[in-house]
Amino acid sequence: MTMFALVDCNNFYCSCERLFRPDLKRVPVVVLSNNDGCIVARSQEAKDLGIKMGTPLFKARNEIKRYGIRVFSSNYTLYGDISSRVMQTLEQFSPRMEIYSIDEAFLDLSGTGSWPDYGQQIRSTVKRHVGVPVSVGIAPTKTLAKLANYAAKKFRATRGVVDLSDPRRQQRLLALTPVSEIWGIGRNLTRTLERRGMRTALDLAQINPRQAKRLSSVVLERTVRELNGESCIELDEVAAPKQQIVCSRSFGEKLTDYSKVREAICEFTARAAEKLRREKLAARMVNVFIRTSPFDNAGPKYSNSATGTLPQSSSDTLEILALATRLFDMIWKEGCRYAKTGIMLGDFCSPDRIQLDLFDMGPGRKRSDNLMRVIDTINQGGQGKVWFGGQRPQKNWFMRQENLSPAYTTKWNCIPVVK
DNA sequence: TCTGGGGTCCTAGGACCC
DNA sequence: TCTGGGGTCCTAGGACCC
Repeated sequence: MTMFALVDCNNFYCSCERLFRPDLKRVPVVVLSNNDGCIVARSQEAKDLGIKMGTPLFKARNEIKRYGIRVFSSNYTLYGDISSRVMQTLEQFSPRMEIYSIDEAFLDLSGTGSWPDYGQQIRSTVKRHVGVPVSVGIAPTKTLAKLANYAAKKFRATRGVVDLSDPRRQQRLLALTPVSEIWGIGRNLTRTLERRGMRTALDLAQINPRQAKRLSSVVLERTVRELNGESCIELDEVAAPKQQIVCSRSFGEKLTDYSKVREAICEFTARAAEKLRREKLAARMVNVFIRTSPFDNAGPKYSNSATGTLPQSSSDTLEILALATRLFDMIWKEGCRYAKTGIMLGDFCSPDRIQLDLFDMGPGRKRSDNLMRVIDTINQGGQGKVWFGGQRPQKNWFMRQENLSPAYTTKWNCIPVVK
């Protein structure tokens, strides 16, 4: 019998921040999005205080002060490293595993017995080896495993593990769960379904799959089938090759200056090209966008983007930069207070299959590859020592990160010392 | 004053082909 | 004069996820 487990770290970013700060145990903690904009992770204590996911920091200032909530800027270097440790630990529990996001993974538990015990074993092992708490949901479809995990987190009596292999238990939980909590049902679908009188997951599970398709799309049809125990979404063991790479960011302050916004675009282009080379890909499509903030009433609203095609697929920062800056000039408008800019790369192929330009048969290409390799090696040292014309080394306006924790596990000088 | 970033998938509609 | 049907590819936009 096919059985999936969804293992999901509890309040992952907060748990990471606490790993090296035992003094923060039982203290409410929140972690902010890039640029210290919104609250994107909350410890249980912070949730209990009514802090909502996605709240802009400035709207929670009062509560933070009143309850002494500890605030952290996001530290993706730390979270990424802890994540890979969790995943390594999970690998030993199943021959087939899909890393679904930074803090969760599906395991194939078919053929294993006594699922609740096995779930508890997973929990205690991750806690012992890495130190972060996880919850485990077990069920015959991925959608039900997600639901089981939701219950494992929500109901304390489950001790962090819910086994939904029994259809009667599935029904009971479905009846208790609001339709909005189902994997794949977002804000819009919730509205559509509620308008038709479906409020619980059970209400949705009971409609005809074909009707679900008519109501929305095959995605909803699959969800209905999965809720009824029919597995439609397979385990993806190998990550699909990327189809696009995006680098974008809001600024720490509004920018009106052409040269500063252009610097930002150059910076993002260099980063995106690095990612591209790390994935061993080459891109042909480049898209650049700029926009003002929808919340900013102090100036005109403006949002625009431009797309261009490279003469041939490339992962060379200089070639991409040349196109990106040209696209940027096409959409630049004077007199706006810009809040955000970014670049998208797409239309990928692997570099060994690049269609060569008639006039670029080899040596030039090779030189560019070598140059990029050298630059990547130098920059991986950590501080970004080589940059291109247009990028700028010190950018104090760039991103707000006022409460950043140390890179405890990835930088020698940040490793905690036991006295 | 202060509102994230990086992705995927699906559908509809237009252009084009035979 | 009569003016089909099926297929592919591309793009934009919407919805969702973490």
